[in-house]
Amino acid sequence: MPANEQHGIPSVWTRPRARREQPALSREQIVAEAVRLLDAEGIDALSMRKLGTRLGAGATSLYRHVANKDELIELVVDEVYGELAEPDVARSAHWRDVTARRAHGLRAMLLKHPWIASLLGEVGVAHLGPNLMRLSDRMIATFEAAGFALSESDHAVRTVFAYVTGMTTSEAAWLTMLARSGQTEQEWVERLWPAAEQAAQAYPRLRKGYADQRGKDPRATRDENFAYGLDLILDGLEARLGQAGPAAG
Amino acid sequence: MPANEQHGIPSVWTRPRARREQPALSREQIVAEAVRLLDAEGIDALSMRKLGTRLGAGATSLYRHVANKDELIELVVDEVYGELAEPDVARSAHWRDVTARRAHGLRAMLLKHPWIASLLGEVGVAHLGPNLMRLSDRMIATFEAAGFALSESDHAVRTVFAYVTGMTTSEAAWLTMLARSGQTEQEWVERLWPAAEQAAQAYPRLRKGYADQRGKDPRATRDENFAYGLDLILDGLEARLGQAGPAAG
DNA sequence: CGCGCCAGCGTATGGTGTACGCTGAAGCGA
DNA sequence: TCGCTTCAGCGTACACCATACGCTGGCGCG
Repeated sequence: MPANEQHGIPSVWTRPRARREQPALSREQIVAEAVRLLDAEGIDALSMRKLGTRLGAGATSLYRHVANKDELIELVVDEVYGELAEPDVARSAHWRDVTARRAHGLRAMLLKHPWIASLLGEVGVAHLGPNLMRLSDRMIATFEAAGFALSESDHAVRTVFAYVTGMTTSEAAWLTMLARSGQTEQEWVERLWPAAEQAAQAYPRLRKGYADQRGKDPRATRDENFAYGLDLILDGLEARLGQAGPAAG
Repeated sequence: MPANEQHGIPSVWTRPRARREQPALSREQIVAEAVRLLDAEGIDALSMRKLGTRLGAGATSLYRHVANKDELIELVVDEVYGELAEPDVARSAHWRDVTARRAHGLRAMLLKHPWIASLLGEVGVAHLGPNLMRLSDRMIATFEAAGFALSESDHAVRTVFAYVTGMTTSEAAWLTMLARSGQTEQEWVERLWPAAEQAAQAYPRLRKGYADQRGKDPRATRDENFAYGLDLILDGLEARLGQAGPAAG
């Protein structure tokens, strides 16, 4: 390979191949691609090498924009929190409706990205991520407007959050396992049936519970389940509101 | 190194070193040691090599007793569920007290083994693990005895479980980060203060919340927090009990 | 006594996160 | 316009990971 420049030959080969045409690499781009990768292939597929390749870059190039993998994960988690839309206030501005819609939205988001089940335990409350902070603020605002004290609003937000993430993490883990196995929810339940019945042998209550669920649509059961606990919490909050401050909205 | 046997020299060296004096390896032993390792060094330190070494065995020997690392994790999770003691019925047999004590016990266990925060998202409800099944059964029994229908008892158990795991996962993640940093909760809060205030700049409610918490003992705050949400849920349940079936003790 | 079984081992493979030092283009002051 | 600094991205290297596979040698049973 001669140094073509010295010969002055004007050709594609001599020109120093204009800088990467795609505007290089940016933190936003990396995070967005990571989310796509996670959605497509799940948590185990997220490696710096694979992510780099997808971005047309080497693995270690990513480290210019992200301190390490853990930091990338923090960013990814906050990124998906950013997807949450504000509830449509026109539909109803009652604190209870607004909170319920937010909870359902959060659940839907978590189930859309089931891999975060595995990440929430490492990141906790996604420390100080801007999107999560915005969401917290909005939720607190809703409670304060309804008449809760600030400190109680804070408690309320944490409770709702804990419930939604706890319930949904478990759902997401279940769905992830299903996805890995390539079976439908219904198929899996049928296949697991003998084992489950065996395992529950000593516990008639559990066995009956399984049996009652047998015919039903598993997805509907999960929805119903989630709604039950959420209602419970909202009922509890409503009761507190009645007994303390002057209720609003 | 000559093959001593050929010379018939009777010595410690010729004798084929009596089988491993420790009774070899068993699934129970492996799981127990894994829990110790996790408690001592955290989730990142759990590798088959390290675990094998601690047991005086090679890494791959473990695979005789455990299909793969994921299976080991399922076993480990169920193992710690097994630590939960039944609440002392003598103290009070009221369903609400019993449930509250179970919830606090579960939280204490999860905080004692903060690494499970990272595992719950992968295992979901620790499918069919015997210890978890026993616990579920007991909890359902408590609700049924109190007058809830079976299906509602099931919902109630799931709700309490989701709340406790959700809230505690977040606490555990926080504590794990603290442990990694080697600082106390108080120190960390102080050091993080400017960043937190900065991040909350646009959200006066959050800023005020932080400020209100500033002087308090963080641990006490977490306890209080947990208790609030739990009470909320129990209130909700109590209300349902009143409006439906005939309430029992 | 002899044989089959099987727990545990050694080795090997293909992955991982990330430290380090190089290259070459871009931007900027003279 | 030149020349220097800065810095994005790369290639290589290291230590470690889970785990497949085939061997070995001791134990228990016939």
